[in-house]
Amino acid sequence: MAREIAKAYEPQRIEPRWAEYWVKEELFKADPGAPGPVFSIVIPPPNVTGSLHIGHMLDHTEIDILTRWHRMRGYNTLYLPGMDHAGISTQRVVVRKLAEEGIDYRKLGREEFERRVWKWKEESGGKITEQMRQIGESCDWSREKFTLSPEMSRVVRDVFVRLYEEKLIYRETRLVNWCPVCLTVLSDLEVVHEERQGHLWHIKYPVAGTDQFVVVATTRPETMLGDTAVAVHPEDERYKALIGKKVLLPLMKREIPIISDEMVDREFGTGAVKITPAHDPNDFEVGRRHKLPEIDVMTDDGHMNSNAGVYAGLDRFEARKKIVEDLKAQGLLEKITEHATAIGICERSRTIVEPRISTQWFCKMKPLAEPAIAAVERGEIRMVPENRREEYFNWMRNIRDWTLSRQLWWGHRIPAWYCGEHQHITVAREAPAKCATCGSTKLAQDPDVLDTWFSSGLWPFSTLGWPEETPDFKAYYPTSLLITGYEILFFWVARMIMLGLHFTGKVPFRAVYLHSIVRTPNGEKMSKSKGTGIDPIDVNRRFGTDAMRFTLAVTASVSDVIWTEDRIQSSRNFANKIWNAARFLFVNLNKFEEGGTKLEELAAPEVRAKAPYAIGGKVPLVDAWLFARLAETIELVNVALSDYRFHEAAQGVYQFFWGDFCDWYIEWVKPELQNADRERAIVAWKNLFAAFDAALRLLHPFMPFLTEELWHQLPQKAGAKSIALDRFPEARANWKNASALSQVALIQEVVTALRAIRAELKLDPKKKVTAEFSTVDASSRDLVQANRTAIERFAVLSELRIVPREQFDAKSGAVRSTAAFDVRFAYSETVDATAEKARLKKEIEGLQKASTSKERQLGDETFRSRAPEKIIKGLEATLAEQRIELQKLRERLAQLESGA
RNA sequence: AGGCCCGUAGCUCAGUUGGUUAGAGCGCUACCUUGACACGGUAGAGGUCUGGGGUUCGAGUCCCCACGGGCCUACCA
Repeated sequence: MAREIAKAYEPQRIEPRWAEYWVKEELFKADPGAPGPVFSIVIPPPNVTGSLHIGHMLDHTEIDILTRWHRMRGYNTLYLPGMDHAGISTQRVVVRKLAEEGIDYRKLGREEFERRVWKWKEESGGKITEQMRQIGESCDWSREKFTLSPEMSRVVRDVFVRLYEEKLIYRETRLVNWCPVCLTVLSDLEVVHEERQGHLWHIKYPVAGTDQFVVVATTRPETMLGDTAVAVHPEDERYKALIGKKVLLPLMKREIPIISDEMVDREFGTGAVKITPAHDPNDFEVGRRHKLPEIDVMTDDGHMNSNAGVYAGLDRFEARKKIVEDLKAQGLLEKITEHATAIGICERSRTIVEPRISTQWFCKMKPLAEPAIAAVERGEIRMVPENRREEYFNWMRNIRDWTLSRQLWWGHRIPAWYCGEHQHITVAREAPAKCATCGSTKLAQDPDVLDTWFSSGLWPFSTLGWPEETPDFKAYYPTSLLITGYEILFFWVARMIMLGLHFTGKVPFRAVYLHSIVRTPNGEKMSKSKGTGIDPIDVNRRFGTDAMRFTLAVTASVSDVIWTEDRIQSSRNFANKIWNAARFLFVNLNKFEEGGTKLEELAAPEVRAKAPYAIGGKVPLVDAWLFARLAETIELVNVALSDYRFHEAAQGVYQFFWGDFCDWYIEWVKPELQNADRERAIVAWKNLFAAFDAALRLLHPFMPFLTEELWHQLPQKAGAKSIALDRFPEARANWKNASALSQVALIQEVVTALRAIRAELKLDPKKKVTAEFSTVDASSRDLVQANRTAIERFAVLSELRIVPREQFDAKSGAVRSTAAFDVRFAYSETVDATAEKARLKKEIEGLQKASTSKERQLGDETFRSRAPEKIIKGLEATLAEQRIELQKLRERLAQLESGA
């Protein structure tokens, strides 16, 4: 069979085929009854409105690497995909879309609107899951979930009712964060604080019945229309006499009291503060303490309302301007100062959040937080990187109640009904027929929906069938791991821990790996609106999904990642390198097969399983070495991945495949593959294929497409469907071989030394010359002797003469020395003496410095008495080597300087 | 205001309990279109680890201070 392999790696030609195959064959369908240890992971559900961005790509790459790695190591593996209904975003998207069609969603009515959103969801939602299939994530698509599906909704209602019955959910009127654009209340987390340069307006409030003023300072003059008091500190001598008197609220001509409250900071501003209970959290508290009226002066969309007198109808910022002008005109504006303040912004609409009095549903968090803190403290959940624990603890210990309700139509409707007679509240899993308190049948359901994060908070168990003890729940809960970005530690991770512990009594996952953010080359956050984001699908198309995955793996780290295209080029090059290594194997195999050998004979699974093969009872050195390196790399990858050090694992595979397998191994065995002695050639082929196959499996979690494609070119067991279901290579005991490692290292040093001389001599790369090798170590000599032909080929020599030390002429020609050996080219044209002298001097200087510091250390009695034996021995050995090398280099330099 | 992180080669980053001349990728220099691969090969140049102080036989690694950059939490009008 002649195999056709394209000259260059073309991901576009192989990826779609396998992506489709993996989904169609349902290769990654989990079986809760399957044997083996369990590895389960649920996806951080992406927004149904979204499309895949680089953050998902990183997240999903890490998840998929670990999933594939576990699966290949025989774990009963589940990677559960799904989507989030994303209340605010989705509603915004559909509202905008309707507006474009000239439809006001409010006129449609709730039911029709919801119908439209579902329709939109079916048609255009879930682009991400399509993209996930495209990039070959090894999910179990049969278990895909959606946070707003009927089955998820049932769990949400159940949980809500339980928490209500436990008095952990309650309804209350208080000051909340209101977004005048989204027209809904927001939780504290949805308000982002941004430092902005603003002003402090100093306003004079006339004291009633006098010609005095009290000056108050405010950052938001428009709220003064709702002032119901002025507060001063009770101990403040400046204002003591005024306490209990009244001021005339400018512009409103309303008398309000001067009160005293400990909360006033005498140092700030003027020491007198206007109190607007309906528009400021602090003032709200003061207002409640002093039973002050709460006057709301704004509408829900950020305009001034009828309580705002002549300003009614103005937008809040226009009102501010107008008010300042009017105050100035009346001579009541004392001064304006610059003032930096952290302002609350709605993270969705980017508008300034308005504190507003409102009746909402809340969840009491303290009782939920305590066990969640303890679980992390006790290490029941491992948090990586560990320093995020502090952030978690800090937030959890100061946690505040969670505003659950949202004034939206898209989401889980709050399962609470109010009776028309007395406004009694009935909270139930299903719509009740009558009021639970008075039996009235005039019931109306709460129009609001729940915060999207409330349903996401149940995700690890709701998706597995809880509250039923389903086989999935029993097998896969607690999940093994959660991988997500640190930016949703509070939004999501903390809440899952709290709700998971509360409802299942178990942690929702045993570990959390919080990855970094991918930033632009300038170090900024990528932003769709600024156009600084990159589209991973587009990059995948250009470089290959495998290259993208590899790049993300190799750059993944605790700190944020800067995206540059250099990296992905290098990953693409790596893929191409592997592709071409495969090409070498198969193209050459075609020639070999002409002699009658079948691929089956060289590379059948059972043949590969027994590698490395020996010749005359001995495994050839280079094969022993390669398998030893393979074993080392496998161990490195296993250790690194179990600690989420993706970059280390990826780098290890890269180094092995490119540096060891391609650069040395393939080059070394090339002649053997063509060896006239067919038995020898067959052994070489068998070892080569076995190593290649193992290396493919090692690489598979990182580059699934490329490895799947090439794996299928090798003979596989009957019925074998995918490399993804094959075994991850194991570092077998008989592969480990320390002496092969050190022997090949020595040969590599010899070759490198010879090549370096060639380069200095600027020899024609094809010109074969004679070289000499000398050593005082008998085993090194034998080793070089035994591998002479390989060295000759690597260094393009006509002959490598092995000469006894005493016959080695270091006085002429070009010489390179290490402590262990010397090599020399008996070449008439000498090296550029000036350059060589400079090189020697530099080398001597470095060695000199290193050896002197060792001598000093070793001469120090304190060091000798305190340092571990191992360190001392190591230092002594290195020093001895350095002294020999130093001596050789000095001799050489002396010759050059004295000589010609 | 409190807390956290970072500052290592021209660029982007590794560097696991402190221990032997500090690593990678990209870029750079020289040579090479050699039958797997120019998305390549070979050989090289290039950091003393932001600065200062301390602990230690020994510090890129631990502690303190300063400078520079980033992030999170927080109701200072």
